[in-house]
Amino acid sequence: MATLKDVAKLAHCDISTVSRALNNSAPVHPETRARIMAAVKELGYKPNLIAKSLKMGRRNLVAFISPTIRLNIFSDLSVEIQREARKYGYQTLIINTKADAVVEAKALNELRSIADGIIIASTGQNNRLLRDIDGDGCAVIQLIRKQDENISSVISNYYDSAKEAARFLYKKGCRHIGILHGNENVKPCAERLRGYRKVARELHLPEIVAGTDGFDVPGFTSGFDGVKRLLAEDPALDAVLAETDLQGLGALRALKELGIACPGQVRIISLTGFSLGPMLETAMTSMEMPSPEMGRAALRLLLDRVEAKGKKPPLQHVVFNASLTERETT
Amino acid sequence: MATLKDVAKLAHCDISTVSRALNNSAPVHPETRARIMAAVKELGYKPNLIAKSLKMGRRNLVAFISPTIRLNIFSDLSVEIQREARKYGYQTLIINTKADAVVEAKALNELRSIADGIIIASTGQNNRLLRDIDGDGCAVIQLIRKQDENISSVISNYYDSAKEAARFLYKKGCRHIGILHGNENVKPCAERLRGYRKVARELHLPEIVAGTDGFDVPGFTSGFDGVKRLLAEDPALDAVLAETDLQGLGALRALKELGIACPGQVRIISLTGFSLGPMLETAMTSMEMPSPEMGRAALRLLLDRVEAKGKKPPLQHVVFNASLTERETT
DNA sequence: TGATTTTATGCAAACTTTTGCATAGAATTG
DNA sequence: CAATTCTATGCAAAAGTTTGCATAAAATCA
Repeated sequence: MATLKDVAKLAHCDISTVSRALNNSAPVHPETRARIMAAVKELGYKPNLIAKSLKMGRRNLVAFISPTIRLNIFSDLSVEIQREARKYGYQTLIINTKADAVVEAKALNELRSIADGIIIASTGQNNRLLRDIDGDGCAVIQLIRKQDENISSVISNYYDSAKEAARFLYKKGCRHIGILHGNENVKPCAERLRGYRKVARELHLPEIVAGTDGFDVPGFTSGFDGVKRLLAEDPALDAVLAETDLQGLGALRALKELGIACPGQVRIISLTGFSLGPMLETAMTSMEMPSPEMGRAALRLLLDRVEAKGKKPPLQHVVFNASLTERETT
Repeated sequence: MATLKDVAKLAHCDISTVSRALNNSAPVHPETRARIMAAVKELGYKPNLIAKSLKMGRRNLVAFISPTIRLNIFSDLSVEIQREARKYGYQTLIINTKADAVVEAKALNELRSIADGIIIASTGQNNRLLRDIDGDGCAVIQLIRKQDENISSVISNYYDSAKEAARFLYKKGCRHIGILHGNENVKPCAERLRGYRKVARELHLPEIVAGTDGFDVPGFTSGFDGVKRLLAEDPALDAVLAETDLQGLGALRALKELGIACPGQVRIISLTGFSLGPMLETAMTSMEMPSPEMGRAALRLLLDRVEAKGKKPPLQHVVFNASLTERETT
């Protein structure tokens, strides 16, 4: 790879002049500029972004850390974050931790010195490290999961969403509504369960809960197995709240195999809709959060912090409302 | 962020000694080492990987460029590549181009100076640039799509896969087999069409082809619309070859809405199976390529080249065989 | 014990940029 | 026309590492 030095030599001038010519950071004689450009072309010079980063203290790189990327809203979000980041001239490192706190910590420690900022849907088990990093030159924003109050976040109203979904099912006539519950340590899950319980108490409904621990991220299998446990607990089950479209799909398959009709006998709502839901054979009724806006919002918040080096902007917690989109599973 | 210098000062020694202590690159007195470690801990020193990269000329960063990441085999692949890369101490930049050659070119030009190597499922429109980069210190491996013979690749046997799938349908009794064809410039698509045509001629079947151009990557909509065009062309259609599970799903939905039974009236095979297929309500019969192995193979090939700086290993073209997994759509 | 090797450390260069300072000539001002 | 401003360029420092060379003390060898 050709360097500034090579270009300078070929163009008979100093490397500083070349740098200025290329960055337009100071006037440079048209003639010199022409010689420089010719040299650049001839040598195929491309600036070394690593060196630039080192000098500038800015790397034009952000990271998005999430537990998974496959068949999940995180995949939609990562696409959006990357697209938006690109607009502002940033590359995006998309990291999957498989919900493993150790992997997460390792990634964070590496990233803190190579990224300008990090957007994270965290396991909640590295809060201290996150605050540390956030206070130390590498901005951090929480997305989807607000696991720590001291770090800015962009989330949705999980508690209200769960309530809305449960009430919707009630209005449809369901009286035995079950919920597939994920990891208690993950805030959105906990909030949804809380919302569900609130409604159940208000409407005097039985609380039918199936934990789906042991799964990194609520997925197909957790829904497939979970719905069977719900049925075991209450054979009169007539509705299911799933964490995500994929978990809902798992439930759908299980019901089908058991010969239980959906929505005929059991209705399903996913509390986290993403691109998969509307495509399914039996399209999934979902609580849809505005994920593109949320991804963009998180990125903007992040860049605000990154680019306001020094005086860091105040903590911000942004909440987007999800809305129910009825499809075929209800 | 604390630097080597800070640590050195606190530990009363030279930065070179600190560097050696931390990297075990030369013997250092136990007492000194202890002082250094104490200082490191006290200051919370983390090495600046940017500076390290600059010095070492190695960045421990690879990139995977693909047209999409959402609901596609590329998502499975990226997960695998990232996992494997992490094992060897590399971060992975996952880039989506939306099948836009301009975005691709831009990404490539940025990446060439910040990544050690690039794995790409390319649009086929930047072959020259790819060869350029490959010859210039940043290794390139093609994955899934071998668009250029002069760059090493890891692919599957698309031609034979299509033939196998078509013959399978024939054995099932299908005589009006249609194919959803993608972009002619994308090698795997072209190969599959070739395979399909071969079989059609051999077995004296009508060739029913629906192009799905205008779609970045064959997706739900292309399948949804495409199957209608197939039906328009031959109302006796009794089987469909889809590019991917997602496209197959689109076809499935369209058929359902038209009141056409699958597999009863029309059977579907996806020629690119990924994690979605087996989860669908009507699980998709797919040609499954060993994507984890393929991802790993691509990464290994890449690192072979990266780490053998200087004498670059010979061109390699690896082909993995896909195998038919029958599920419910046939 | 004198010669040689090994251990432990420091100095300074190098990697590739950007940029503040300095300088010299050209252009502008009053 | 003298004083000032502007243009164009070079020098050298800086960013945070790693590493070859040099050196001195300690350990090993014969």
